[in-house]
Amino acid sequence: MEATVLAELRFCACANLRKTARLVTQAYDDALKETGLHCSQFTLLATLAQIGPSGMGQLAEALGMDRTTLTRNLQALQRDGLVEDQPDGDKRRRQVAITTRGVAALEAALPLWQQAQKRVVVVLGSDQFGDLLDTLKTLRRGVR
Amino acid sequence: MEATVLAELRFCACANLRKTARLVTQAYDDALKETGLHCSQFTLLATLAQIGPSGMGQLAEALGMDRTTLTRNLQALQRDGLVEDQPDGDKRRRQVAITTRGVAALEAALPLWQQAQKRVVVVLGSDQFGDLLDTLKTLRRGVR
DNA sequence: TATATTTCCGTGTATATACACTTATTTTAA
DNA sequence: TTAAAATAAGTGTATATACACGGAAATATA
Repeated sequence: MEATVLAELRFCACANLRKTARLVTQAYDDALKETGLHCSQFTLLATLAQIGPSGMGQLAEALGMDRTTLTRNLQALQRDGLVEDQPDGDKRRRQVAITTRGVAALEAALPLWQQAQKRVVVVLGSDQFGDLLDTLKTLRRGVR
Repeated sequence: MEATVLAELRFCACANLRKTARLVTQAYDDALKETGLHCSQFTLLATLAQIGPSGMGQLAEALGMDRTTLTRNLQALQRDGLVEDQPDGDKRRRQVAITTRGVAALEAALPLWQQAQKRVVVVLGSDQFGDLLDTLKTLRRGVR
C-alpha cells in the first residue's frame, strides 16, 4: 500500500480514542485496584447514584452503552450486593438501584478516583482538560 | 452522597473517554459492516501494514494494547487468512505479518473508513480535530 | 559448561462490549 | 374484547480487554 494512505490511517479518530481509552482505563483501574471495583463498575455506580433508580434503557442511554452490555455489567455488581432490583408495576420493566453497600463502595473509592483524575488534569492542564471534555461531548452528539 | 461530589464524577476523564470510544466505535463498525472487519481489526491490520512484520511485544506497544489482548485479537484475523506467522530464528519470538489477502481487505475497507473519518472531522472541524489528536497523545504519554 | 536469569509469549479467568434474535408485557386498534 | 403493534428486557454468540500465572528459549554468570 502507498505510504501516503498508511500515514493517513494514523489519524483515525476511532483508533486514537480506543487506544487512549485503553491506557487511561488501566491507570484508573490501577488506582482503584484495592477497592475491588473496575472503572467501568465505578462509573456505573456513580451514574446510578446520580440519576437514581432507573430502567435498563434509561441507564444504558445515560452511559452511552448498549442495553445488553448494561445487563451483563450489572451482574457482577448485583452478585456483590452493590445494586439491587426494585419492584415495578410494569412487569416488562426492570428497575435497579444502588444499595447502601454500593454507596459505601463508591465513597470508599472516591479518594482513589480523585488521585487518578487529578493526574489527568495535571498532565493536560485545566484548560486543555476542559476542552477535551467539550470535544468529546460534541463528538458523541455528532456521531450518533 | 453529596450532590457536589456526584457532579464532580461527571467530569471523569476515564468515563468520558470510554463512553466516547464506545459511540465512535459503533459508528466506525457500522461504516465497516460490509467489509466484515471490526474497527479494532482494521486498526490492527493498518498498524501491521505500517510497521511491517513484528513480534507480539512490539506490535502491542504500537497499539497501546496488552500483549495478551493482541494474542487474542490476532486469532480471528489469522483464521481468516489476513495475517500469518513468519518463521524466526529465535524460537521464543512469534512474528506476524499482514498477508496479500489482508492488504486487499484493508484496501477494500479504506473508502468506508474514510467516510466515517470524514464525518468526525466535519463534526469537530479540522482545528478541533487536530487538537483532539494532540491532546490524546499527550494524555497517553502522561498516564503511562 | 552448567545453572541462574532474562526474555518472549501463551493460557486461564474475568470483565466489557454489542449485534441478532427471542420472550414477556403493555398498549393500541379492529 | 380480542388480536395486532409497540415496548422493555434478556440470551446466544462473538470480539475486545487485561491481570496473574506459567512455559519455553536465549542469554548471562558462576
